[in-house]
Amino acid sequence: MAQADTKTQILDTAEALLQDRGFNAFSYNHIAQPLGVKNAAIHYHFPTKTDLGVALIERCRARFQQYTDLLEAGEASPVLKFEAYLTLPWRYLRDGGKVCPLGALEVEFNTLPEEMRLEVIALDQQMRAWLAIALEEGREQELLHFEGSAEERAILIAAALQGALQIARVAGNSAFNTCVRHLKQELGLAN
Amino acid sequence: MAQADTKTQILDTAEALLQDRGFNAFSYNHIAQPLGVKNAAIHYHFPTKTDLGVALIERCRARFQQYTDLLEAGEASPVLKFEAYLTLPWRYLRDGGKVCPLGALEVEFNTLPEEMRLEVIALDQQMRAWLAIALEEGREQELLHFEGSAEERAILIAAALQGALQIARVAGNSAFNTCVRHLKQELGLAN
DNA sequence: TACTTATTACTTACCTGTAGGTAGGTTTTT
DNA sequence: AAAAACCTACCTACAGGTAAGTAATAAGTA
Repeated sequence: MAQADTKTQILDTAEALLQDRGFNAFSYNHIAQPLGVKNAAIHYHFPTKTDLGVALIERCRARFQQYTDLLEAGEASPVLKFEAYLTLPWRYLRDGGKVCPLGALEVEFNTLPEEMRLEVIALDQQMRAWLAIALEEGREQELLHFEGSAEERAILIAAALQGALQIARVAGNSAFNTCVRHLKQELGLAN
Repeated sequence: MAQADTKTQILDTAEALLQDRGFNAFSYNHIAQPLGVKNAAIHYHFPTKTDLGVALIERCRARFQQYTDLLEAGEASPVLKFEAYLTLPWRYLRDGGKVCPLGALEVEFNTLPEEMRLEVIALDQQMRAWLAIALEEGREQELLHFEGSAEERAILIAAALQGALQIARVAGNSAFNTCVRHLKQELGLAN
């Protein structure tokens, strides 16, 4: 199954480029070269860049869904769920100072084709909605403590993490860790 | 002085484009057209796009400096300073869902020429450093309340605001306002 | 004062590179 | 033999950039 393999590799490479440079700053050749393939091969799998973008975001969504499904299936505690959420940006940072795909796409949002915009909106909703539920659960079980609605708290957390990843590029990784520590403290979590 | 005028207009347009679409997603023609001028005219004032980018960030820095100088000169209270800081992103949002220039540049950081990177780093430092001092002042005067160092709190606030502006694009302006409200509450400020 | 010389702020007309994309052929696998 | 997974060879558009010229204003000089 060289097909699925290449297709996956294309998506992997595109995703890494998105998180490294932004959507408008990479081309089909940027993907093709490291894969040792010609740019027409990328067009074979993804006729247009819009197709690529949509597929990329859809994969993010599916992966997040899988991730959360697993946590739900394992009856993870709200605290573990929250920490699992933190793990995502933490890994981005570790893997070469990458930025949240959502953040990158939001910055370039006004340059994206409609199909991609819809996917971006859906991804954002999906992630924040799940986080909000986990936070609310945590509060009900008195494991997490915060004022206001869980949805609002989820926005604050998502915004801070997204911003922190970006700032980490110019201020160093400690900026991100600082944010995480404070977010946890504010939820009443021991470090 | 038609010169200074055009030069300023170029920077204004470029800045708006940066905040709307990102640095890599606008060209000299995007600037030239609305100004009713040919793209070579832009090259006259800014030989390369790097020059433009550097000048743009330098102007942000100078403007921020002016802004804070004014606040210091007027012996603004720490609370007013903090609120003045919040005003910046608030205006971005109001002016057509713009995003923080710093955030946009950080996302594209790995595609920027060295000269621009240095400016981005300097702008980030400048803004966060000033905010941190204001926060510390506020705490000393018992007007603001928070745990940990002021620098850390400044990172959290900057990250949250930056992220919130971006999220507002897909989740609506209320997302930003929510963040602001929570950040204020966490500092012990009445709404 | 009149005329030249520079300087400023552009324009026209180009050039090179690369981006995204396509058509049609070739190899590989089923 | 047919479908899948490519490649070669191209095309168009536009990006950033340059060279040479021009109109208008300012400065210097006879």
